[in-house]
Amino acid sequence: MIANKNYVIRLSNYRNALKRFKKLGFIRVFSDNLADAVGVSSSQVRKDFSLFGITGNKKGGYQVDELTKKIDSLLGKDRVQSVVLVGAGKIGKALINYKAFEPEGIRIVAAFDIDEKEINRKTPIPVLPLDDLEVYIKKNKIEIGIIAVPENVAQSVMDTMIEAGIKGVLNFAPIHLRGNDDTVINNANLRLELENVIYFVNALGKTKRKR
Amino acid sequence: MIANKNYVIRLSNYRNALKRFKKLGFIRVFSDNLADAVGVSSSQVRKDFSLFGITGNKKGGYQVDELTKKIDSLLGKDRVQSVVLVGAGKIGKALINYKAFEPEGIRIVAAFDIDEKEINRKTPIPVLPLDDLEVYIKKNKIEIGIIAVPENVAQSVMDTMIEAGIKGVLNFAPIHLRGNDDTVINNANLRLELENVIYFVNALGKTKRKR
DNA sequence: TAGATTGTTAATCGATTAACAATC
DNA sequence: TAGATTGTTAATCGATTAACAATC
Repeated sequence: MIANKNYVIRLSNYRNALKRFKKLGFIRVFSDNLADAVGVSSSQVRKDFSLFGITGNKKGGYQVDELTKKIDSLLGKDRVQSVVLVGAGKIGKALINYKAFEPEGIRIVAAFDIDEKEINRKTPIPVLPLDDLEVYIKKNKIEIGIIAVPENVAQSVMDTMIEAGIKGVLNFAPIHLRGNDDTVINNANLRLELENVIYFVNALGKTKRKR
Repeated sequence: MIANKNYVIRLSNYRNALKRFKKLGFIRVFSDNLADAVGVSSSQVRKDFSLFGITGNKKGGYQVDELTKKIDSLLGKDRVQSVVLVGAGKIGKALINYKAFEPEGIRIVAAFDIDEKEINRKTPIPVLPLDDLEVYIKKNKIEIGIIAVPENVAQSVMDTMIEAGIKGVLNFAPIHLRGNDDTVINNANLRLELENVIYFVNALGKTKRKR
């Protein structure tokens, strides 16, 4: 399996670039075009494609439509991805209202919260009691979950999800979650992202002053 | 300058581990202890420290307090980091209420929004008109900014920030922002994070079925 | 002193880039 | 055909790991 996160990010970048080429009326693109658009080398583009089993035509490049379709399939864009969200707090609500998901085929089908006041079955994305989570996942065969609950309950939510058959989790809780070997865990630690910015600003500032 | 994001993440992990060792009453730790706690090799720990100019004592390991202090300083934890937030929508509000910032010395000092209805100078973190952004940054010498506005206005906010002297940006808008060479940009693309999970779940699922 | 741990150098591993034969 | 582009192999680059001399 392709193990590196960067491959997937590049794949997604190629996809965005392809959309733009399509809009400009391109029927086919060369590895050079994509490389320029995404900011990588053309070797990288061809290497990536070869890795994912994508082939083009020598001299003819890649058909935009065909290539788009192949990348869509790799990224699971050829079908709607149903996702459950646990935690209807501030981050949970932001995700429920996040507009970049739906047009990309990602659908949060239900949210869950332990707080009775948050429960609401009438909203487009219903907010259900946390106790219903396991049954819901099993019944609807959901594979992807988002954890947006406080640190101290994140692991127990994770355990429930795995028990119910979830295969991949995006975790917003600032804690290292334990899964099993079959579970993909991706941590979105907002504090860490900001700390990264802070570190590099400080480091850059220091080298500058030294010059 | 240390260019790799992973170094900073590991540094932050060492820091968390150190806090736990401290709680357990450790006065000093060995590279082996830290390696176990963080899940890297002890070579890596020592290599990282050597890179950041951190030295220990042969045989004696590292003093927990001293080491913590050094890492704190590298990560800018020895002082409060003031940050401005632009965009008081769903994500913006989630960040305003994000509890993991303040105890780590990250303070959102003001938020800005273009929508009059969102303006509120009385809240602990005031929400001010977008027009005041540039003056505010300059007056308070803010170096770090968070962009949580819609895609179509993100670049113009970025431009204003740079104009005003911002040195680092955490960007939540799903778009590639252009800065200049002195500006650190870190993109927190939530959709991309979720797409990563989806990709690996699909890829893992396929290899499994093949077995 | 004997044993253990650092700090650094060398070896390995993995990812990116360059080069070029195949070929359209 | 001549020229251009792919797909892949080899070379390079960078990051991680192993090994070990220095030394506490």
